[in-house]
Amino acid sequence: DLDAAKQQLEEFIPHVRNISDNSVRKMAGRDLARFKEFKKQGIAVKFGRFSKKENEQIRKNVEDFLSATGIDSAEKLLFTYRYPEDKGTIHRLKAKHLFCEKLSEGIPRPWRLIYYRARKMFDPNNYKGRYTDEEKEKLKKYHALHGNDWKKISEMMSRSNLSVAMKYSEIKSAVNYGPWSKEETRKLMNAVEEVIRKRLGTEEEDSHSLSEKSSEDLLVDREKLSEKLPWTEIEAKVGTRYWRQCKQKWNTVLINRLTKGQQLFRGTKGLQTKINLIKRLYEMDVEDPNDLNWEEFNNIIGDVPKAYVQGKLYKLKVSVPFWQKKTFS
DNA sequence: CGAACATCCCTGGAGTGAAG
DNA sequence: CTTCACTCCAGGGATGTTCG
Repeated sequence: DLDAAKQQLEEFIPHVRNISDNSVRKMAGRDLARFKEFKKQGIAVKFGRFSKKENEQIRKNVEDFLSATGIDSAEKLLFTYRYPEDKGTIHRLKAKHLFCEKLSEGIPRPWRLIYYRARKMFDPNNYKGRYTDEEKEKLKKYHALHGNDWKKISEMMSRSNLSVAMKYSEIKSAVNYGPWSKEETRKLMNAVEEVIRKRLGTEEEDSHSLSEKSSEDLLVDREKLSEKLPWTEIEAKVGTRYWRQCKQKWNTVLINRLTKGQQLFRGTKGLQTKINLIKRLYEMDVEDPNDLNWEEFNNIIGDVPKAYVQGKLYKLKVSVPFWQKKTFS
């Protein structure tokens, strides 16, 4: 019946064949019935970032559950282990009032993702802004003491465990900051070329020495230049920078190459570009910024990387007064 | 004021372990 | 074995800051 489950799920989760048997079993038990119910109502299973509407729905579901059970805070509900004295009671209430079902009500996504999202939203240790230098030192010290026990460290730092784990991976080894040297940039470009070659399965690396690699014998689709690159591998090859720095630098290199001399965002041409962006946005008629389909912005500015369009659109967005208080539509 | 750089948050995949 | 609760990782995207 694992195969039967896969077959039924495939309709809702097209990539289900790539998911491990364990996860499929879980989804079959927990989500299949929900997905079918949504389908009856003509609602498709959703992926990608949660929209404002969905976040509101989660808030409502949590509030409803709290008032139904009398549990007095979302933190107690979602981080039960922080309240050892109430643990037994809360677990019983969760089971009795069908926590899983209620939490995911009205949201056409796999249960696990809704649960995970809710925990982030209601974790008082989350969304705490930038780390101070003292915090970074503390984090290093705690990691030296407790290793990868992120749960423990997160309690000690009053930051979410995801946040501390991520921050640590960023600061664990000393990296350079500030402008990239010519040498670093060259290393980065070599690294990217290497991984793309490897991916394409070209055996040329054996026959060509590094120095005689020329760019004209490698033609790849534009998307392959910036998407799904193995950044941790590239980080290792560059050696002096963190992978996110590498990703960003690569994007600026790519943008400069692809827009060379076009002055896309200056002068009257710049104004026209902005107008085009706004027009396209208007035509797309999306309710939520998280529902934007970046592919549809292709060729609005010119033949530029996705990251360029994303950056420009962001700048436009924040140039609207009080943009944070306004709805997208 | 835009480009470059820094650093935050999010997604979706996989995995674990306890309890029944 | 199933269900519930929790965790980690790799990569993508958003937002803040600095500088020429």
